[in-house]
Amino acid sequence: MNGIGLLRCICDEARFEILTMLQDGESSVGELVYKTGKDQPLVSHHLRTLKRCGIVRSRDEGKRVMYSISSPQLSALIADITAASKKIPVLC
Amino acid sequence: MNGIGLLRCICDEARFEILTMLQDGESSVGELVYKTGKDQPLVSHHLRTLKRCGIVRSRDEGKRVMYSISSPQLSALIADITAASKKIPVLC
DNA sequence: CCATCATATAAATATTAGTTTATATAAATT
DNA sequence: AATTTATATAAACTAATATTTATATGATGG
Repeated sequence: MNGIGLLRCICDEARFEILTMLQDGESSVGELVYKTGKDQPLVSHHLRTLKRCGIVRSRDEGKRVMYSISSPQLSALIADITAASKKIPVLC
Repeated sequence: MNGIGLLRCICDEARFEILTMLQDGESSVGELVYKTGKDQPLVSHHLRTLKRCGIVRSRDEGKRVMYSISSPQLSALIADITAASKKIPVLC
């Protein structure tokens, strides 16, 4: 809605990790579960949260569901944030 | 630390509001209390959180304490996020 | 059609984080 | 020195959010 909503959704550690992985291209839930090492229901839950916000979209492929970042602008924003936070020394 | 810390600190509604106000220049606690309409201890608490993360800095001026955003890069990041989230249609 | 694999959903629980309330400190003004 | 003004801190409370556990759905292959 007013900008913070987007941030709030991105700023969770698990979701940010998922989004970083999706920056490399679309991915199935199973792949994300494997890469993150987190429980499958938890990953699915976070994906649902991201989807509800319109940050990711999904596409059925057989029994798999492929997720990807829903717009290049969002992809750019995530990249920006990652880059910025590497440059800026933060204590938290 | 790894980027999310910064985000997590920024993404709170009250803190984002404070940061947006500090984008216009440094401000005393009282002024922020007045502008936000929030309780003084709450504003102080959020300022402490922001300071702990290195996002804002403070300067004593008599009995006032003036707060400001600690670096132009952070200021730019906040502006970027604000601008981006206005362009990107989000549902949350 | 039964078993299996992939994903989703829901309820229960745990954790984190924000807010309020009360009080303390510290500078300035009388 | 006492009072007022500005800010900070700490404890108690509340609310939001993440995680776990258990189970359901739905597609595919035998």
